[in-house]
Amino acid sequence: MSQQRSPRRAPEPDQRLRDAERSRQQLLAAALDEFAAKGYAGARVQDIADRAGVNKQLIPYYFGGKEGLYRALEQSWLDQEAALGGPDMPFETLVGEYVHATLGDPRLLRLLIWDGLTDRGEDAPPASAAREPGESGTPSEPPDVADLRRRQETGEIAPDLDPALLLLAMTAAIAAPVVLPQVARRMGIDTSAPGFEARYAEQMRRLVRHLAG
Amino acid sequence: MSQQRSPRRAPEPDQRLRDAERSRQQLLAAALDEFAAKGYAGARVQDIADRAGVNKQLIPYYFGGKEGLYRALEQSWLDQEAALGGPDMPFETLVGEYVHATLGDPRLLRLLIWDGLTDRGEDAPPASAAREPGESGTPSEPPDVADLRRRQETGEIAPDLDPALLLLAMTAAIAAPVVLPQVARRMGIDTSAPGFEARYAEQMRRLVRHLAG
DNA sequence: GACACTGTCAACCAACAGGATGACTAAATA
DNA sequence: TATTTAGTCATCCTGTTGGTTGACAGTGTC
Repeated sequence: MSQQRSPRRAPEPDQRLRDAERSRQQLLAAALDEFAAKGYAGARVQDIADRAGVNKQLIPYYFGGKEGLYRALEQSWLDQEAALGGPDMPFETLVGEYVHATLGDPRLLRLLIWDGLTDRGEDAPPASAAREPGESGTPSEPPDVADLRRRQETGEIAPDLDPALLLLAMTAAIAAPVVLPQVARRMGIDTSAPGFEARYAEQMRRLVRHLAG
Repeated sequence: MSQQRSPRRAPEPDQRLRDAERSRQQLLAAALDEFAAKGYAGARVQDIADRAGVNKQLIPYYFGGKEGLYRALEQSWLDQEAALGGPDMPFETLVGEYVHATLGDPRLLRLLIWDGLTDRGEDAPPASAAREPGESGTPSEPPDVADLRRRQETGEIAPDLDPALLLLAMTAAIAAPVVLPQVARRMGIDTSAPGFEARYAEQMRRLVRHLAG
């Protein structure tokens, strides 16, 4: 957690009264909490600043406003993503890992979902990137889909399933307890119970097991 | 589209300049659009009124304000739910139906998701309903879970899967293209393509087929 | 046709949001 | 230490939000 300190000078950053980087990080952390909890429209810069323990003016100062803060948050997240995902571990294990990562700290997932809900078709790839009629299909398939396709050839996944669609479905399935807590509750599931995370992970592993060739 | 009209009296409701019920319905319809599109916090009463073609004041007038409108919407939705779901059709077909219903008109689903995201643990069942230590488990299992459990006994679903958890996961999986359009896009999936709905339905059917005993 | 009632609306209002401004001061530098 | 720079904040400003008010007009009744 704490950064290496040169033995001579360099006062402990966490003790300084003023520290731009620290303030920035605190704002980012608070923003993650707030945006994940209430979404962009629902979040209040005042609340974010309060949570971070700084003046709300620092948000425009450092990030150029609420939206800038949100973008910075997305960025800092993209930077550190892709931490998970071993190509050599069995798919079943991988899925279990994702369940734990997701349910352990749902904030990033919630951010993702909110992003999905407010998604406006987004910018279509620039006209220059338009594909010619000849070259059909996948434009530089993302690594995770490719990995899944590989597993399919290995026989780890049934051949009648589309890797991309499966990945999409599995992602949502893993996210289910976070996205639909009220539905879960209606089904008599207590997503906040102590053992739930492990139980759901096990369930997902079993489900994946059924998808083998 | 147009409603049957009794030949004698009963002035065509759609022609009257003033019609409380019509205004109410138009507001509900517009509210469904707006809330589904932007969520509660993001929706604007002005936009809802504009879309409904009435003055925004009618929202407080008829529904007691923005929140009242939202609750009324939830209510009118609960009233007409449970339309789908034949206990006799194969699970696989049922899932396909849900995909079509969901992707055909994603508004209700989006409402549900937004509800899930803004869900605050909600009111725990009143203390009087607390279960004694003796009677463990499912408090009056909801019909859909029970149905799934029945299918499991029939051998339609593998016995190692928990019906409730499976239902939760499947619900989310079906919803995936609506909830995570940006993720789909990143995977090279075009959820707005003409054939997509059928393609995804087929995929979900195949997936379910793998879950049979 | 007169009248009361209900549906509708334009205009106004208070609360609150996010952002801008300028003062103050700790930290860095000479 | 003197001076500059950068970090922080209290205060104000403007736009927007949901809601209220009161006038007015369509509708049904006698």
